[in-house]
Amino acid sequence: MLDRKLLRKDPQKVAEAANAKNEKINMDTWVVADSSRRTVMLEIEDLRNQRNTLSKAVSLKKRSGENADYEVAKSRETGLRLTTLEDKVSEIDKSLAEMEMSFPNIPDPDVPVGGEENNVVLRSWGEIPVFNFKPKPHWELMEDVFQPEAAGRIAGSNFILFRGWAAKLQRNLISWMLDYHTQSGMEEIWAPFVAKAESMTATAQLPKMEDDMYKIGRDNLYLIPTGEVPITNLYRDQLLEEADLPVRLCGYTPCFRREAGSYGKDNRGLNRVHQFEKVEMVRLEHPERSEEAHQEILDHAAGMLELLGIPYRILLLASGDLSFAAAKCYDIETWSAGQEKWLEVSSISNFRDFQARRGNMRYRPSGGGKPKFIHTLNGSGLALPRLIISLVENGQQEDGSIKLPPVLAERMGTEVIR
RNA sequence: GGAGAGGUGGCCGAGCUGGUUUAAGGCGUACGCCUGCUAAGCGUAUGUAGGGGUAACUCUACCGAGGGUUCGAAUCCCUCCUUCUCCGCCA
Repeated sequence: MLDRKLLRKDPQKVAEAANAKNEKINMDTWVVADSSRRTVMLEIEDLRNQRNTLSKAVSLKKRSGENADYEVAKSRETGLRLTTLEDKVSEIDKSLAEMEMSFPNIPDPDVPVGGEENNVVLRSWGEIPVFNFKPKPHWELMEDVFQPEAAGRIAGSNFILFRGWAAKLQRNLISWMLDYHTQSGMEEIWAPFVAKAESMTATAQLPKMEDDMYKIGRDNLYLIPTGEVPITNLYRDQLLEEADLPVRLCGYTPCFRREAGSYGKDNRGLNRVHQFEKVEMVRLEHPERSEEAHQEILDHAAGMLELLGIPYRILLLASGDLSFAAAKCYDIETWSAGQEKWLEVSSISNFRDFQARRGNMRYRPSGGGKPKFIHTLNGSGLALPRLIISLVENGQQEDGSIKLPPVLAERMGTEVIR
């Protein structure tokens, strides 16, 4: 949600920002509705004042046994007029709120304008592996342990099932990543894997992503599409002290995505599935420090890939590729040797105060004074299926065996998977 | 799933036989006083949002959410959400 003051002061800026994100919004309608709301509110407040005064008079007169019929009649009259105006305002409020919930966050000034093609590669790390044989895609390397047909029988197409070493590898990766985060001072969270509409609205999956989420209609719950939802909502409607900031959290969750309309596009194997596992990092930060924090989270996430020895590159997303709620976002992509392409394994975003406004997440300044909105950030650290793709495809050897990086060899009890 | 009890300002907590409560009191916090130092004590201030005024100040709304009754609702009624206790069911 954007600051109403900003909407009034610079509607043009909001409209341009939405345009840069390819979101269609009707700013003019908002401006008209907002101004008529204020006109009506003026009258309402005046009438309420009159009614309060009359009520007080009724109270005093009755107390002293006087007749208050005149005041009661007058007050009733005022009340009738009020009802009409209040109905009008609540109607306007409803449409204002609806519009405001659909206004996307404004990209930071340093975000390139344009679509995907304007994403900027900021830096890369590691050497793209060269093989003296033709490297295989992961679905061939993992034939015995990755069984989409089985998952399809159980849950439907585009769900995945791991068995044997793949299942163990995923479990160990999750565990290793969480240890990596907690060693740097993050608190580990185990949160619900479902969330209600208010939570989804606070982090801004709703209203826009409604069709991309699984919904349990009977209980009015959604399966979470990312750990960002429950972990950020841990602090919804909370007031923190300035000294509590930053709050640094991490946690494992599955992520459920309907991926409506994305069939047939890069969805072979583990590339794009309905349920995947992810370790998420969430940070609540002081507004003045969120830019710095964004870099820290990015470097921290990239550090994992260096320990795993996986080549990666970092993109600064252009406005058209930014999510609805983000002001700025870095993607980390790892190399997939078998498919010869880059895969997004992490998306690290700064939402500034956008989610905090929607979820009413504030802190009280240490010198006293009015509560202010915090800034929220999050980043994958990391998404499992694509990480496994890169590990397996990049580590493959001519005989089909897979060489593991030392940090995993230790946990898996072997240096090579055969 | 059944029965019962709650949800009040940063926190605790009174009010809940409708009208001097536009929410008492306490804690916490800030400033000041006092005090060899510290602690204690004393005084003052201190919810959020929106509107008006150069300013002192003032108006309006908010007591889980939404509806209703009433001249007037934290207070009465209805629906929903949520917490706790007991019972049932169950990993």
